[in-house]
Amino acid sequence: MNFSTSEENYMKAIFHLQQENSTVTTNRLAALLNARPASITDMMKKLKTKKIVHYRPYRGFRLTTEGNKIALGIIRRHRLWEYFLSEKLKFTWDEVHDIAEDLEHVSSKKLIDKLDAFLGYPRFDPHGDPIPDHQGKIEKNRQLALSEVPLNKTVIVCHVSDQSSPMLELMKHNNIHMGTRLEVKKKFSFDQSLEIKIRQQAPFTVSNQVAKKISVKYGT
Amino acid sequence: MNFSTSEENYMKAIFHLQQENSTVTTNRLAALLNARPASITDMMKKLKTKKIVHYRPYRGFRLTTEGNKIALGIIRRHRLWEYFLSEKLKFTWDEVHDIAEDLEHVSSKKLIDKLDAFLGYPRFDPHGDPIPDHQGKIEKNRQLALSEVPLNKTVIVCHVSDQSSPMLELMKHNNIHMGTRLEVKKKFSFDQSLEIKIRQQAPFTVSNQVAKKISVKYGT
DNA sequence: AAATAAGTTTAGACAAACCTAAATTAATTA
DNA sequence: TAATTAATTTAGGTTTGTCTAAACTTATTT
Repeated sequence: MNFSTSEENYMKAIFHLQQENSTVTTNRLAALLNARPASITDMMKKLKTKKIVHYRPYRGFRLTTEGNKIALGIIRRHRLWEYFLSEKLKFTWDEVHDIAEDLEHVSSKKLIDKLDAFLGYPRFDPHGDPIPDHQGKIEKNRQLALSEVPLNKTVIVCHVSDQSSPMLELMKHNNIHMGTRLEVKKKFSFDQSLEIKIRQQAPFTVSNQVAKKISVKYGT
Repeated sequence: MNFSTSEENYMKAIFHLQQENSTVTTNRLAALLNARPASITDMMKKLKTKKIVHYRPYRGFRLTTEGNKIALGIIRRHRLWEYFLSEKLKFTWDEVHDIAEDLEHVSSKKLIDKLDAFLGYPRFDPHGDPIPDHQGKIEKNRQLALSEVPLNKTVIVCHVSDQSSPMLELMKHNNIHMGTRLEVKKKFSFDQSLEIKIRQQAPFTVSNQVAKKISVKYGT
């Protein structure tokens, strides 16, 4: 079956909300999609008849097995394009999301598989999110928050949950981006701040609050 | 201003029809776009208020200067994506059109300019059609029909006007594609057929009819 | 267990982009 | 030039995806 851009955006949004909670509500989806609750209800009825979501009025909804598969396909497209934009076209990692948002709806399977091959089958996008393979399989990236990292272990920045400007500012200022390798040198117990060291740079400190928003994985 | 996918398709179609004739009619556009004449009229009214076309009922229409500029931008996107698909993703040149048809509507200027740079500022797409530059300027490709080529001059295949299956068949069979370098060795006056030689291949003949449909340009 | 608040759905409208069928205009021919 | 034909436009309808405002459920308080 073939889906409209709008339907695809709904599926993707439900998928993301489901990561946290198993059942998704009208209002939460409306907030995420910048739409009115009434519009959500309309679309849920439609997606229900298409067997994409389980839905009973007033009881929230979740993707069916089929819906999940389709959502993973959309996310695959999104993340491969993000990787392309960042790696090949040299966009900065904060610019890629919006453009990928459009490109992801071009739905030729062959295009995406060839793009995947051209990019060398990357497993993570520039934000550190895993890219589903052509069967929709996702590699779990054992991530942990920077705030949880043991001292003197080299870790790689692979996700930032807060994309607000102050956060981006702070990252840029300290030269942190996707793929940055760093170590936690000290943990100050009085205010829980961390001293961070990036190779060949002066150390600096970040608050625990900020460190919670930066995910890393082990690596050299 | 921002345009819908549909508006963009209309502009592009008018642009193409204008290449032959200066003024375009409802029926011709309807045929090209696979739409009903009534739909064309609706859209022309809309594009007129947006100052994209000159239009007086029953008198046909043509793009305004502004409309022309926009159309060139769309064609630029289309042809850059075609080039990308063929050159980087290794699609065959007959597969690229339909996919580019979708990609062309992703309208970030920055995306297209970066893509252009990534591709090395190509000047012709895989069908041999010129790619407008970032200002909309088109390089005129001094093309001529294969049937007009002087003997023993190396030329490069850069356009095929007939995309029917028999033609594609014939091209494939003789190993002719975009960019193929060849020479005309003999012209048989009794039936006007041509003997063609591609480097490191046995010579073969093609009829004058076929040779008229293959455009080439000079080059080594 | 009512009453209230919060969340959700229904009813009805609207714009975009199509369509069909009927009416109109322009072009052609007798 | 009047009649016929071909092309175009108008009128009105459909689908998709959105919206607002009102009605209805469910959850939470008192």
